[in-house]
Amino acid sequence: MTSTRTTVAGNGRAATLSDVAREAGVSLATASRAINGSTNRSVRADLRERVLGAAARLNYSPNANAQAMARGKTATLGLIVHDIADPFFSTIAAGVTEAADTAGLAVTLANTQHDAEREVGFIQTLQNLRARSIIVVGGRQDDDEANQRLREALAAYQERGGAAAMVGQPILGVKAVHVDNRGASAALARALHGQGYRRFAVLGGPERHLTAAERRGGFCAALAELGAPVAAEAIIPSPFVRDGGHEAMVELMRRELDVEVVFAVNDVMALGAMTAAREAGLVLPRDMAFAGFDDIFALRDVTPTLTTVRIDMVEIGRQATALALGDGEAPDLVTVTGEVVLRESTPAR
Amino acid sequence: MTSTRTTVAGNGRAATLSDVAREAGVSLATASRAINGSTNRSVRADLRERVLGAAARLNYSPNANAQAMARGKTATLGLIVHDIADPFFSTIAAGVTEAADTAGLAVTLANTQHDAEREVGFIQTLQNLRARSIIVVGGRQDDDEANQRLREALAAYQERGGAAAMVGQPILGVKAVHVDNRGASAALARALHGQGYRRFAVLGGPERHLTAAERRGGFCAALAELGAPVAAEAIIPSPFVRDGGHEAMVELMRRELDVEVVFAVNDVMALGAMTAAREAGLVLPRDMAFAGFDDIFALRDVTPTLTTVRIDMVEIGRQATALALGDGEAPDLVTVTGEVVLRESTPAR
DNA sequence: TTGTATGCGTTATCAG
DNA sequence: CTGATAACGCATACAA
Repeated sequence: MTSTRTTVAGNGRAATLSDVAREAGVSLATASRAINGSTNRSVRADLRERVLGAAARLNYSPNANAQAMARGKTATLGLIVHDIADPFFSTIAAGVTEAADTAGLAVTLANTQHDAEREVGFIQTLQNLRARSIIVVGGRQDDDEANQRLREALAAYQERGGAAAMVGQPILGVKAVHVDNRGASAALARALHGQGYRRFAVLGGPERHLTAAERRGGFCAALAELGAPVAAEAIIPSPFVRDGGHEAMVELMRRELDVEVVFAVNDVMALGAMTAAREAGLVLPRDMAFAGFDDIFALRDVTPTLTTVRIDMVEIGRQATALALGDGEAPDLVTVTGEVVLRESTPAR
Repeated sequence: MTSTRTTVAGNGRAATLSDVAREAGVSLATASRAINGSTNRSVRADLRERVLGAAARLNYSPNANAQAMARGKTATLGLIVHDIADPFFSTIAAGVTEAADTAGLAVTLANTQHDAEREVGFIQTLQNLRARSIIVVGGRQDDDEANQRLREALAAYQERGGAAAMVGQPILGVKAVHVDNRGASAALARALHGQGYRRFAVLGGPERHLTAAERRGGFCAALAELGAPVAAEAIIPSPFVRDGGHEAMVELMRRELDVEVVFAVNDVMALGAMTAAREAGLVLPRDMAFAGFDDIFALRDVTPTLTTVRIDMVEIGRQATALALGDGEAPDLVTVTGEVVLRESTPAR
């Protein structure tokens, strides 16, 4: 009376592999083999058909959790970003999802909202999920304690067989894709100097933000070498986001320094800064030149077009995924070089 | 000889709950209860301490897959978007991750790259993962076959206990958050008409894209009522993305119609169109006015500032999550109204 | 090639 | 309040 219904999936209860096997008149093992003919496809054609047919009829959906248990591994990739709404991160996420997809992995997204503490928490969650690998995206802070906690969390994760990679400074004991921020910023500085600029200001991001520091450092060092050092008071710290750029520009203008060109350590900050300048009545680029870093897609539609350092964020996402999956003998560190792109915002003078 | 090591997690092998129980000198059941004191916290304080201590010592990490098996449900939320690199989707994703996070759910992100076929595939994947709920974000196409396939996939998913919600047209048999595109576009049209505009063009997106159609329809209907109908040749179809807006604007200019203001059915298209206009030598907004839809964050930094219809995408993400989680007696349909925001791109004339 | 029997790590049921 | 023990759904070593 209870086991007569065999062809209907039933209300709520999903068909199991046993159901499929019974429906097909084969054993559980055969059904299992037929459905994912893993390495060795050792099931007779007609049986395979029967099983596949039964599975289709019952609308069978393999339980990934059960498979994870039996196989001892999952097909999940964890992706941790600071802010998925920020174009820098969402573009990298696009690269990661693309690569993960072709590798047959599901991406679990964790958004820390710029809270470093939550990174550790998410690593724990992904550890619980037994994610096959984890990619942590975003510049590190110069905060030994926070970094240490993160390092330990990742170490524990890797010790248990997980593979991790990051986009940012290679200081966490995991493989990393790192942008040559210093070199690219120095190149940008030289290019601007070559355009005739001599009086610079830098919207430098957070004091302890390593990516910001690298960009500031490379930029200022190059200018110092060229004999056009950036005055200390012309380096304005602020958050690494759009509003941070805006704030910093307001502060810079308040200081009434004699500046020709402003370098914001990332594009969204540069855009916020340009808006601040306009709000103050400046005409761009006539009254002030601007340069950013990243070359986010949105730059295609701003005016004047923004000079920046181009990095291929989609590709960075792909590379990070490759590292995290250990494709071949993946190197420990992939260094990405940026390309200086001079545009209307920094006309020759 | 093999079971003497008890205090070390071991190289690779993660500590299991049994390990914790043994280390704490209690039974598996007690350890389980102590560690997640579910509804009824019925374990003696001292035992609980012993267990928690053992867990910490062994660096125990509960296996979410095993829990999923035993509990019969997961803490996973599936999120399907067309393009995570598009600000519209990434902003909604921010809202979803935020809400999911406070609900204690992990978000599995699926990026279809605008391929409708893949939506069905991802639903299958999420079904396999036994995701507790699925949120599908993005306007539907007027394609009965595709919609039908999707509808069936979602129906099957829900029949097995999953909860689904979508952001877009409520045509899939699941709860939905739908923007009142027609109403908002009509309001925008009236506002522009009130500004003195009489000759309109519409960069209308794909012919069969429902969101595009609703925005086109609402806009044109309102203008027709006002006695300023949009000429058929002034409605240019194109993809629903930035480049689509650019292409459509090029085509519009090629037609040399007498147009005062261009309405692009979303902001990224409007931005692409403005760039195309500039490339053709137009000065904005003097030579041509523009309006978009969505009010993406990036608009804060474009010039002239763009008139648009503001919708709170982060909130839409939160709402969709609420629907998907069935918070309280969630309604079947949440209609979001947009707010017309007149900016510099459409000066009075 | 196919079938049987075990184990994966937890939760939950049912006795003590 | 605590402890055995039976599921949960699947993969696989082993036997036939």
